[in-house]
Amino acid sequence: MSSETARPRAATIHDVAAAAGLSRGTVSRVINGEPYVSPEARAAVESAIVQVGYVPNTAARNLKTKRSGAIALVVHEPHSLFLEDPNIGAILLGTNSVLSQADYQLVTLIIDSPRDSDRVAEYLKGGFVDGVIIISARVQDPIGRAVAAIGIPAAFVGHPPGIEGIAYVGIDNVAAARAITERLLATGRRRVGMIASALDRDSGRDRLAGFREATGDLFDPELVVEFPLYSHSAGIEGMRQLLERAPDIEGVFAASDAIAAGALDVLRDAGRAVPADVGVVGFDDSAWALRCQPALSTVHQPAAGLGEAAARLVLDQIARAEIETGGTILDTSIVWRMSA
Amino acid sequence: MSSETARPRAATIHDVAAAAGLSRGTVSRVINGEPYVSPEARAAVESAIVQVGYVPNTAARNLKTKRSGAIALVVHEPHSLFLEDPNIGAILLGTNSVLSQADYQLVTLIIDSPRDSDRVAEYLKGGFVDGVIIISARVQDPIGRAVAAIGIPAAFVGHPPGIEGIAYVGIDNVAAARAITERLLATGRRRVGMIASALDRDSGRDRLAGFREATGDLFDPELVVEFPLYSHSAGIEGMRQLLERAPDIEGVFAASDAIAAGALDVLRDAGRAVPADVGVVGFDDSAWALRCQPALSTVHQPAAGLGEAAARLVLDQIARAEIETGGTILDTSIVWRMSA
DNA sequence: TTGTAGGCGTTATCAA
DNA sequence: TTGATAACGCCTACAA
Repeated sequence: MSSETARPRAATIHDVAAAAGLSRGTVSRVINGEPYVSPEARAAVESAIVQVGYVPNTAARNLKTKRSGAIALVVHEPHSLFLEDPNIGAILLGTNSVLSQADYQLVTLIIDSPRDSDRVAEYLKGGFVDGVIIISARVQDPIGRAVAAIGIPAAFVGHPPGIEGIAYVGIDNVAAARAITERLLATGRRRVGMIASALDRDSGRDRLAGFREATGDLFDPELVVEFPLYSHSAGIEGMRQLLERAPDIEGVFAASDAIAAGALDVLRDAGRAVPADVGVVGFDDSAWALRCQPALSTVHQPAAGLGEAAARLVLDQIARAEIETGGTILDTSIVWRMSA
Repeated sequence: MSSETARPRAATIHDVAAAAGLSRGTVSRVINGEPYVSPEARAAVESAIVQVGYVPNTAARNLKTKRSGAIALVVHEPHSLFLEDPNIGAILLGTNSVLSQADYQLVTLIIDSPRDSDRVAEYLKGGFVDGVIIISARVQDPIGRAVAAIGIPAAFVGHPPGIEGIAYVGIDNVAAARAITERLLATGRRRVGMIASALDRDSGRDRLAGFREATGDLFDPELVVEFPLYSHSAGIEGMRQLLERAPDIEGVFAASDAIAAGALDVLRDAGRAVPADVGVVGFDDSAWALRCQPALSTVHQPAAGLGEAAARLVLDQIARAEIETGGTILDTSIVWRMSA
């Protein structure tokens, strides 16, 4: 490894002022694009800035203005899922696009251990960011409570039960699950089961609740299996269990597309034709859905839209200088393909 | 939406000092765990901190210490890929685990437009972070040049050509591609092609170079197709083209597992048996590899390890207060499964 | 239109 | 062991 010397002391407004032959006040005005600066002064300052290589010191600016121009997105997701959850990426991109246009810097913080959780809470308290968006929070998530306690402009994507006082944006998981289950039942199947998942989150709970509502008298607890994660492997294991418990099963609602993909693999190996013998529906309308064979009928979830809405919720609170609570619900739709 | 009042002015060291009946200097020493503080003073300060609800102001601290305790990870990835590249998540988690243990906060910055690129450069210059790790950079990536110009401790994951003066950690893509191609050839196939990709990055270029080296006299430009992204759809389109150009093709090296998965789908639809008729090998050893039918033979890439190594590279530069350059190469291995 | 100067909340140096 | 007291770099009244 070769090495170079450490970088020299950065130029300050003071240096610019000296180079331009003006006062620091005037330099500051130019930098912040304020009126009441003569064209000559502006030109002099601008060339002086280039000349001395001036870069504003954000720490000093933040100290003075009490703003950072940055907004955090906290992701709390277990290892395995983080690597493949299609929604996270879309939410991230949606959030970023809105913040980018408003000239805010999005900083994503990952929570992958209790230690991370504490450090992130410190970071949020520390004034590094003007607002925060939280995704993948669980019931009683400590970071949610920390955010509520700090009183920083915030928004959840999803709505973890047990945490109040923070705005949120989400979808109606109950209604969406009910709708797709009803659609599945409308194909004439009676023995319909569910591979449920993530019951420690609102999304997981609500999808199960919707399934239950839709099945009504047909509901059979034997036909419901539960797993902690929305993963492909949960689909594999879940479908195996279901097939064992009820060889006569006619339909399956998988709590996510990844789960549905796993279920389809098992059904194929078991020699069950889809949708002829068993109908399968998923949830998310992610990249998985189109890659399945047959293509998956599923619930379209506006993941990027959720990120955008959450970003707007936070920007709005910053603009109005007050914390808001309450929720925004975005629409979902059913995408009917070949799997049921 | 209900709303609450804006938060009140935060407590400062001054408040703590007043409540504890001590000077600000002593309070500061307690907060920073310095020696030469009497047990009584320490206790008084600690209870005063709780009493007034004191939280350190990071902007002020940064201004004074010129450190932020945060390190950035810049991700520059096109929309579609960001959503599914298995390596990004693993690198992220690896980086986070190392930084977390060193008590640094990882902040991930996404570049999704030229505007983002400029803002990120500003953010990095602004003193928000003490170091930066860059992944997915392209040839001549402006953010790479910006980082080099800033002179901040930095490390690339991968090694974009055309940018010097920044440390990097990567794998030997040429050697790995050569090795797996040789293994494919060792199964007795002569008409072997490649679905190449991402030739604007070192990884994409090098994998093609390795393929070429391994095929030697057998190399046939007709059997190489190129695509911009490491995507499933590139695999589909690429395999179709290859089949059209050379119906007698016996083997394919896909530049990534996702591409290989797409190729397998096309081969299945075309009625070609794998590995009997055509052998397929991939690259990454991602979740895709195990989900393929048949399971994919591929190159194992230590994605999390790359993230960890990059983090250490940056921490080391911070500790030694000097910028380093030069590279670290991590080992890859071949995972031979059923697809060839 | 420009200059002056106080202070944001910390840390760190120097006396006491 | 503790207490004053400068900075750190910037913004912003206020005065000129």
